[in-house]
Amino acid sequence: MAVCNRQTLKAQAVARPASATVERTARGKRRRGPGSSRAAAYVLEDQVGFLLRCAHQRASDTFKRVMAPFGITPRQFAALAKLDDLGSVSQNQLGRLTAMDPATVSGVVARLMARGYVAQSSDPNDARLVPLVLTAAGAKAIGAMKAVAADVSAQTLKPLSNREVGPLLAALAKLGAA
Amino acid sequence: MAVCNRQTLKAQAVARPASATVERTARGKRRRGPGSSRAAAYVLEDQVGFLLRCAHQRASDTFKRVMAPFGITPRQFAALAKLDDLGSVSQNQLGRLTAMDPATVSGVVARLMARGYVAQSSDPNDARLVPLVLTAAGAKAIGAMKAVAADVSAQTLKPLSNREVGPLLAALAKLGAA
DNA sequence: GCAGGATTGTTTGTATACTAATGACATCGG
DNA sequence: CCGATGTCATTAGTATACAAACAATCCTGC
Repeated sequence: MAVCNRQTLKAQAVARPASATVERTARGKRRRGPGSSRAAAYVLEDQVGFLLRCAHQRASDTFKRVMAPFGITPRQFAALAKLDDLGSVSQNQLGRLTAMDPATVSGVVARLMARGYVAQSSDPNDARLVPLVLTAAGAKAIGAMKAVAADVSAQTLKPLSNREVGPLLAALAKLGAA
Repeated sequence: MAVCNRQTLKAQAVARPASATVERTARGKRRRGPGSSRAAAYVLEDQVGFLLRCAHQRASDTFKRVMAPFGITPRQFAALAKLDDLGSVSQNQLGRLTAMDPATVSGVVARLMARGYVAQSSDPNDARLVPLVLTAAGAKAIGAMKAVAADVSAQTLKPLSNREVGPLLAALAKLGAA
């Protein structure tokens, strides 16, 4: 289940005090290695991008764990949730709504169709569009999933205090909407 | 580049007022569609996981744009940066340091070797290990990259006020280290 | 109306991620 | 010294992501 934790690394490092080249990586006060004699040392684990990647990987992991009984992925879930909310949207639009590339949506939708959760129809006014709709099975499934989905967020935010959550979500929204 | 912005969606929705099935998705006050008559509506774009994914996608995008002259990816950069800091580490360890799965590191390292930035050696004390080191070209490259890397973070954090940055990074660190 | 431009969806190619299964090697307890 | 256990690295399979290139369609301006 995911990798992203420097805790593991730390334990590892301590467990191998013999490895000459291994140096600590506790965030903040860190020792200088072979090539880091430059000014204002660049510390990888203090960069937004790196932290975002780690946090995202953990969140995905939590999602997978909590939603295990449904065997669904975060994107597949997002697609189903949107279709449930809006009733019927084109593939392209679904992509914009769920922050997925057209090429990516293509694959996600294909897998959802293979599972019988989604079906395609057609738009009489625009032959390019391929409107998507939930099947009965899909509607039933997303209903059950939404009931548990809140737990995913709760679990993910577990390590934070209540007063940290609001600002975090607000900041993330700004970064993501840029 | 990248998709993740509901701004685009919004513009789209407004541009197609004729599409009967399209409903607004402005965050917060949103209308109820076909299947959302449940209590405490589940709003996809308010979930941490979704926001993290969007923010991460944007950050990756920014990285790619700013580091374009180097043609490097975030993970490849992380690997090089760590090797530059520590001198020599095994593949597995590099993975823990950069939050990557062993299988993933394998591919990343393979690509870095193909580019001549990294070379493998061997550990006389443990035949399982495959110590990695930067080549002269790799050392030179990562040096140049680190000089620009700070810009990536700056650009990524652009949409936030200074007082928002600290708390955000702290919160992300907690989520990622869980 | 028709050419030019924009949009939709697909496909291909590259780079992540993670699970699971494997093989080689280490280490430890006895 | 030997087997149980654990670690390192690779490989195969699945699911994202995104760029780029396309075919089929729409829509607009002239």
